[in-house]
Amino acid sequence: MTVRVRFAPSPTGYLHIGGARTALFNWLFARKHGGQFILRIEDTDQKRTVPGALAAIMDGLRWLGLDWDEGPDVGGPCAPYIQTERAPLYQEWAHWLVAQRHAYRCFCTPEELEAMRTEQLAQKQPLGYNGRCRYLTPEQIAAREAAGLEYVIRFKMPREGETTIQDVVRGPITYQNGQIADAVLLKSDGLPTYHLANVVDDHFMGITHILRADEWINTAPLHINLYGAFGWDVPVYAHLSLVLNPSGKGKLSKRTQAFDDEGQQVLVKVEEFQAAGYLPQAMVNFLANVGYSTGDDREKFSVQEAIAGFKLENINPAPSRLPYSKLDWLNGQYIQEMEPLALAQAVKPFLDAQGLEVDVGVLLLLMPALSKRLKRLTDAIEFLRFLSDDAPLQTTAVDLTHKQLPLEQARLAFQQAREFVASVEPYNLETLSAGLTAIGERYTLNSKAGPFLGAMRYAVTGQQVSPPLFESMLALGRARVLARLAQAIEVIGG
RNA sequence: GCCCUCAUCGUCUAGGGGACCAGGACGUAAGCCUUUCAAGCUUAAAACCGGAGUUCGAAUCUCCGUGAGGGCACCA
Repeated sequence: MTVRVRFAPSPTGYLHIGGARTALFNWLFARKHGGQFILRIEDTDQKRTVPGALAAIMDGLRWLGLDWDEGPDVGGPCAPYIQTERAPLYQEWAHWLVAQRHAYRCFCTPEELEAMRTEQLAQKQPLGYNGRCRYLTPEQIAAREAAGLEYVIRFKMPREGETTIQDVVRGPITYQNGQIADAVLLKSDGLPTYHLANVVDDHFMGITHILRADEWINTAPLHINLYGAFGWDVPVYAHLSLVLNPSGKGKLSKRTQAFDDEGQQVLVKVEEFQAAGYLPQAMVNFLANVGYSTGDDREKFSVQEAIAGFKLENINPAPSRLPYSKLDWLNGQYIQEMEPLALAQAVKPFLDAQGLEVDVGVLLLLMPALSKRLKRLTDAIEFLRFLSDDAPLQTTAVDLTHKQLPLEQARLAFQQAREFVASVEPYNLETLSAGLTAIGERYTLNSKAGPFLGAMRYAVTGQQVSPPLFESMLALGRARVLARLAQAIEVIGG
């Protein structure tokens, strides 16, 4: 039997990191077993559907490299993959259930349901539909229909017995049937609820395994009874533990913002991670380490390795928080591995967005030195500000001197450095390094180049922290370095 | 209120009766290296939620607590 799994988001917004993780696990499982990964859109709540959300979700999945074999854009043998386009199918099966007496029409109004709920709350009774319309006589039903009353179709949940779900992650879980209310299957607008649409689609789309978030686990017994009423096979369930807020309080939700211990707002949308300069391969690696373990000590692994070793049994049932600092580390590791050209190209859009336009050729000179300094691509912005001539350098005499390089010595050193830079041939890493180190050693009191090179850094970049000095000088070019040295000499009155 | 689930260093995790004075990783701290910042290397501190039980032996199995999370819509 071919493995068929699906990711079935509702298009209510961007792709959430928790959703991305669910999609990833499904995708890994499909790829591991040579099966199909299907993208299905559950848009049966038209009030909540957000225009553009579908595109945003697909963009997020594509960015992460999670390609789908069937879906709204690519089609497939079970098309359409958007639930509102499948409405007649659900209606047909809802009415079939009514005819089979596994479901019934419910004429209760929203006001009546609200009153019932308030009553249950007040009486501290279990919440849920009380089954008032379940035992309506045919005459009563006919009368209500004749009166033109709106109705929904509810499932006639067995009142006796129990239902056990076999969850791959958690083992068997048993529910008392009497505890499960009669759920709405078909809404009065003719569209199905999640329960009906999900079961019908999973059946007709041949879904073999349902990997979804733990928040759905309590709907499983209802769904199992639905499969039973239809006479269909039940897929294998695997409920993934939830991703919690960094505080550990509550699940990471797309409706509320999350904050870490320092009160910093934390990233939750996939597009935010992208904008913050994270690499998709780092994201995938990171997500595959949350609530999941390879079983050995590997922390960093490729997508191919993740697929090869993927096992449902390795899913951890306990909920977890996202270890954001580990993501930073992982991302830094992946950045270090990038080829200079690829890194330069990856960094450039972030620089451009800041109005810091630098040729890829120039960036290329800096990348080998920069790659091990970046946790996120956006970190390059601060490092490379010095490449802009827009703002004048704010260097002071204090910056350009040192206790080992007092003002007099600094003047001499900078004068000589300027002459050296003006005339050195060729102008490259080796010559700059040799020449300036020698100058530093000559003029500092302790005969070490360090203090002078630190002052040079200030003079040339105007930054206390920058990429290595000689690389920075190379990227800047001889003419601009000379201009900045002249400025520095002016500051110290040389 | 009712139902369901979960519980190992600060965090992500390994472990599934003896190989555990509990291993790895991130983070933290210290040292080395060093032109800044990093990276790298070395070292350190840091955990089995509590209580009973089963057993020769429990982080591991059972029960009871406690704590945390999820669900209980004509939302998904």
